[in-house]
Amino acid sequence: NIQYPTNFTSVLMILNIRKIDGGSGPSRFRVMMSDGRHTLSSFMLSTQLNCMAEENILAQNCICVLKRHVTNVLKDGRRVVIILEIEVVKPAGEVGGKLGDPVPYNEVKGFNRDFGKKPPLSMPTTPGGSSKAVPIASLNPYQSKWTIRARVTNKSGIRTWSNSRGDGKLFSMELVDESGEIRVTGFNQEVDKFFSLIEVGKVYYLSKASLKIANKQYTSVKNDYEMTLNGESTILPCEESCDVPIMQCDFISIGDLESRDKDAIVDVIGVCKSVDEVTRLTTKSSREVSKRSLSLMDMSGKLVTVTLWGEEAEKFDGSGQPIVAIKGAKLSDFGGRSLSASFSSTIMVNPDIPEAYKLRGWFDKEGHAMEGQSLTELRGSGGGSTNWKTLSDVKNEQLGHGNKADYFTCIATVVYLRKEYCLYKGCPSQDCNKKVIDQHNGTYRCEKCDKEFPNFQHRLILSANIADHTDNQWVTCFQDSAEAILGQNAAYLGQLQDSDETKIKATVMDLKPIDHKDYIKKLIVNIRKLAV
DNA sequence: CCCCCCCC
Repeated sequence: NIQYPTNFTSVLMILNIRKIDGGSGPSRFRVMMSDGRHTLSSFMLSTQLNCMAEENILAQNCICVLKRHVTNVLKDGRRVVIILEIEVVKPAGEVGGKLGDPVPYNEVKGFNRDFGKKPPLSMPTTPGGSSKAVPIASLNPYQSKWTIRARVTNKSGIRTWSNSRGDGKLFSMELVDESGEIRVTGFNQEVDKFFSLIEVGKVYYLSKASLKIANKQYTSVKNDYEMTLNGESTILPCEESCDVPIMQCDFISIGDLESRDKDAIVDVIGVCKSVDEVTRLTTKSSREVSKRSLSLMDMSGKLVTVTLWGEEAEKFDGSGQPIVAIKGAKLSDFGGRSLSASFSSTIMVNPDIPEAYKLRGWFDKEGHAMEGQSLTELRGSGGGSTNWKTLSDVKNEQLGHGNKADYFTCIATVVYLRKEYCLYKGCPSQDCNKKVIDQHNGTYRCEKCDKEFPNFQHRLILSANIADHTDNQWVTCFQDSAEAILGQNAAYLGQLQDSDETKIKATVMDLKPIDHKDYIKKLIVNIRKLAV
């Protein structure tokens, strides 16, 4: 069961394509191809390309260029060609029918004739020299003796976990070679054995790990399987400089983010049009974290806000409007559409890839003059993907009961404003806003900044009750939204509070049941006056 | 065997 990777391209016609049951795994598509002279029925679509068959892009009679594939040669000489990349050059509808009069290929004879003399393409010899490295795309759970040669594109830190099933530590990394990519996880002993050896960007020989079905929810790594290091596994650095690719990205246009689902993991590349300063903030779980937002634009003329976290936020340098590529960003619906780069993302500034040069050329020539249209509208009412709710929806759907905040938009009327305590003395330092403690000696202490100030700034926290036709809801309005509701700014209101103490008092002198007879008499007098 | 992805 040897695998021969090949890299030539062929123009082929699809004669038949059918779905076969994938058992517990995903469905597979088997394809019969013709080159005009011969037919071969043992092509398989890699599951990453299933959508091309499901959407009928690949269909009977269409003509394709087979761009990347891996050939598995079984012991009896039969071959299975796994299609890794294929492009339709003429759709099925534009082709009248089968071209030529192809006959079935004599596989074993053909194999010997075509491949017997020349060595299969360029996979390197393994460190021991006894065999060839295999492509990542050919790995599967049913073979255990193999070696790959791949570059590390991403490496996590060491993480520990503890749950009902036990506890331990782990790290993960992502590997790429010319055939594809895969995620690798090491637990406990394998952490001790391999973690310090692994450097991002370097190439290694890796042998004998376990393969299992990948959970695609948390990664953009394009592989149906992922790898777990085990006691048999070995990893050796590959010293000679070699042509293993830097990274495999499947960039999608920023404009296309509009049609993608929330939480999708995507690869994007764009010009960093603007970048914010780094800020520190405290999460709901009381962790301190650095955050930085930047705005990326591509040739779709659309912009999207990307948030970087932690060290990535701190070290990011956006000067000179660099090209920024992000592999594995998470799509959020905040402000319409925005992106978040987190633990599984790889951020590359001015990467040495064709897409980056193309974008640079476009931006310097024409893109810089475009204003662009942002998919992330921060003041976001009326945006296409706002989460509209009635107030009863908010309660019925238990929004806000989860670990994370929920965001929604509603139309409601303000029915009550608790104006009495809406002003507070806030910390005067930029972006702090914490309530200060009046020390009653002319200084104000901020516990968050751990500093004393000679001044404070008036800030608003306004409690309001709002209602729609379904329910009502107490809400808190901070500075900007409170100013909008009151139609006054906090500084002016503070000034009024400090200077204008005039208040008209109205006191009830007496309270009695209504004497209707007496009151009606008074009303009749009023009506007579009107009648004159 | 993990799967935390934070803020508005």
